[in-house]
Amino acid sequence: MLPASRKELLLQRLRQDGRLVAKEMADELGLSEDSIRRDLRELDEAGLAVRVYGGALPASPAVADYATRTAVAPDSKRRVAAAAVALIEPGATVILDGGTTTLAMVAALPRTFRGTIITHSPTVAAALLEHEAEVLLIGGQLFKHSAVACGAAAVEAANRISADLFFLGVTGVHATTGLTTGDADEAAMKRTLASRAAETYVLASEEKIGAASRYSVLPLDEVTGIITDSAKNDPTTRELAAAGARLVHTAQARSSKS
Amino acid sequence: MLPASRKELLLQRLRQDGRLVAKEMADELGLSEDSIRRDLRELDEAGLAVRVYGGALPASPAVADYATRTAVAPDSKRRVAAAAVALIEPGATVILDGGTTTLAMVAALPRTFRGTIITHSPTVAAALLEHEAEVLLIGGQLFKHSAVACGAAAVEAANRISADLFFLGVTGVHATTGLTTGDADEAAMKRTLASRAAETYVLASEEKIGAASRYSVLPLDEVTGIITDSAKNDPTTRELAAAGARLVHTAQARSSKS
DNA sequence: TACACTACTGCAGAAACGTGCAATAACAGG
DNA sequence: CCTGTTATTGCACGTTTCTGCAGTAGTGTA
Repeated sequence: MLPASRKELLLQRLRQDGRLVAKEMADELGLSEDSIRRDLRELDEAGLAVRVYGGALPASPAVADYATRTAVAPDSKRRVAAAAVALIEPGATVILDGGTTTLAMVAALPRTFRGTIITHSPTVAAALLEHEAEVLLIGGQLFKHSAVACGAAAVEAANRISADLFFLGVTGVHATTGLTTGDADEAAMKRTLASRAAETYVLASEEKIGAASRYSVLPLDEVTGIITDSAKNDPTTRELAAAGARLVHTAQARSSKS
Repeated sequence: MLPASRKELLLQRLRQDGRLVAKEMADELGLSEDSIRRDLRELDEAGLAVRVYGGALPASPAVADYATRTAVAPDSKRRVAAAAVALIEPGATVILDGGTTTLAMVAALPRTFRGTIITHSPTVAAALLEHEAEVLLIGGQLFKHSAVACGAAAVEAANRISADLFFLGVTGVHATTGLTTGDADEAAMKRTLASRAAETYVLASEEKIGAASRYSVLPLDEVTGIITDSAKNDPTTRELAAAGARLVHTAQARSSKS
């Protein structure tokens, strides 16, 4: 019995019976309870099951959404999100910008992450309800176009917090115009958030590389790194590097996690 | 029987029978009353049941997992939501509490409503993205169970705004205990919001009438009205009216009901 | 008040858990 | 073919959790 297919069997048994006793499974499969427990631990960390004393129970129905959500995001966004999540230390305080890539980050973030997430996006906050992490919501005028709180009140609220990391979403990453977005107020908000974190990483899925929008957020060299999916020897990528951007490349051929 | 699923069974039995006797459950499950009592104690602490001498009673039905609550939008909630929306004047500034009934209000609100909606619930804010109304988000520590921002920062932010109307969600509306909810911080937040609006209406779908939770929000007579679905000649309803509650009945509330 | 019943506390045994370690097997590279 | 590395597994140890019991305190009723 391969370890991978054994986990599959455990999940199937969970769906079938609605519960799973570690000792029973150990007897049935002819291996020690330790191995079963290790599997259950990983399934729990992956959010696919809930471990309880004596065995495990199926994860909440919400997990189904979780699976679909992760599947929906384009590969590029998923890879960028995964690379970004990998930068988060346990217990860290992290600011998440709004946008689809940050939503993909929430999907990629382990449910058991015990840290603080600060966000001005109600969508991101709502997605984090299923996680254990502490969530701090920054209020303010809601900008419908990008679904984030902006404006003076939001900037003021943001100025009271500080964090280890900020994951910045932009609409354009360009060698000459730098990091840009489509709204002036939003750009100001992003700058404020960047100033509140020790390190700022840009989430730059492929469609953003080489693009530019109307309002400048920051120069390329004022962020800690730009997480991108693009090839290292791509001309545009090299232009960015030459312009002072510190690029963080995703592991495109990364094997599946569990 | 896993200890974790045993608690689930107890909750199910509570929902089914409306009561639970420790001794009976001990006999039925073949374990000591001590274990049952220990479970009930934890369920009580978690706010999922109310312990009484000899066993336990269900907590206010409104107290359940947020996920399960969102799944069902019973007719009662829809009627209450529709009645609430009818109270909103064009161009008004409205504070919306968190919860499923306020979400139903968003669904019932015309997309073309041109006013301002203030909320401390990221879920409500996200639902309003498709509307034309201006949205002001109140930030703060996110309280996972009911998906709203609470705490000192949220109260402070709330104190800077003022509105025409506040639609208050509670988990219990009871003649003697008044308006109650399951968390102390949340109760404080609700009081603050109520103080910022000229008029406060309570959204009381049927399962909340006659129920009580641990923390008091406001007395019955300190709100402008309680929007309810229950029958006018229902004994519980009359008790509420006698206790000073100004009841606003929905269109579908009939005089004879179970 | 007296009585029966229920609840809480502390305790001890049993079962389950987590961690570190060692043995084994599969695999890559020289 | 040999060697170093990695993944997997079982075992031993100490720790935590669950459970029932005994004793004591509290509650409801007559």
